Amino acid sequence: MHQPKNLQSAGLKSTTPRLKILSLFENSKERHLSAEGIYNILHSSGEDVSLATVYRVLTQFEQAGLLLRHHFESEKSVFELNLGKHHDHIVCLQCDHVEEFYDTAIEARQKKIAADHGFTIHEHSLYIYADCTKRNCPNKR
Amino acid sequence: MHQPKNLQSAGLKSTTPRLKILSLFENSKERHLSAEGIYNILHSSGEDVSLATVYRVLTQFEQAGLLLRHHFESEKSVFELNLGKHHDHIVCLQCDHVEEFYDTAIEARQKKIAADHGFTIHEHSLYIYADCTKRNCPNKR
DNA sequence: AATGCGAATGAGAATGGTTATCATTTGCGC
DNA sequence: GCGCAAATGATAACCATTCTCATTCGCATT
Ligand SMILES: [Mn+2]
Ligand SMILES: [Mn+2]
Ligand SMILES: [Zn+2]
Ligand SMILES: [Zn+2]
Repeated sequence: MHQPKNLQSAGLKSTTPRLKILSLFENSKERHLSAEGIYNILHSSGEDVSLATVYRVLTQFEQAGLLLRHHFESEKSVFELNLGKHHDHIVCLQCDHVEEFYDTAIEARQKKIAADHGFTIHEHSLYIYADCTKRNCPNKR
Repeated sequence: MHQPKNLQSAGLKSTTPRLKILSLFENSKERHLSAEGIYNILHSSGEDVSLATVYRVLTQFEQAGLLLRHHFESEKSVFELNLGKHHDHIVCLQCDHVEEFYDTAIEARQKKIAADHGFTIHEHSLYIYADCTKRNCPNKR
């Protein structure tokens, strides 16, 4: 089961703001971006898209299955391209570094726990908050 | 390692709003409560505490280790008494029913994953979103 | 029990992320 | 190129939460 690669196949007409935002996700080295982050990146490269449109497009892309939305500990939503491979996240509390992981044991335990409680899982969110080891991370001080 | 049972031992002078809110958590059948929920419960029993104070007290209690704060899928924070036993949550997407669980396998895998990535875990949040089986849950139709 | 003072509270303004409104512009089938 | 529904931009509104500041309260000391 694959995601549509273009806007039309997602039922969205291809407009300038949508194309800019989609290509930003496809080309940025940061996989995980907030609305404000996208807005700032676009403006600093001279591409003016209104903040309202950034929010609208992100929501549309999420509904179309192009993007996934995350709620990390910060109060702003963070988005990433939906490549169809589920994974969870380790988020550095000092810098904004995010690492992805997938653990079959955890996934299996979750299924079993929900079943044992008589629940039908829709989705889950697992965020590990930690200190990372990046050279330039402020937790290195 | 135990939590303080009273306000003084948490370094908080015992005021009327604080005592009301603490006893609400100790006596309510709902373990997981939002600021607005607390405000409403207090007001419907004639106990008037301003919403600003509810928010202030919740934050103070959290900092004192008396309460834990959660960010479920809804945009408002949810609090529960900190009884010192870590657990994760299954949240029904239809009603607000919450079940708690603790799984040693998941906890162990998380530690290992963080270590493998060179991170030092501070905390984690694992929320399973699902449909529950309560008789009166709207997902029953 | 009255006093005094710093901490706590209440009322409402302010904030920050996000959504809604509405006039104007744009994509795109004809 | 036309026409119109859909998309956008500017800005107001929203909503949970925090802040401001004048008033009140807890509590230690007379
Ligand atoms: Mn990711
Ligand atoms: Mn709980
Ligand atoms: Zn870091
Ligand atoms: Zn339910």
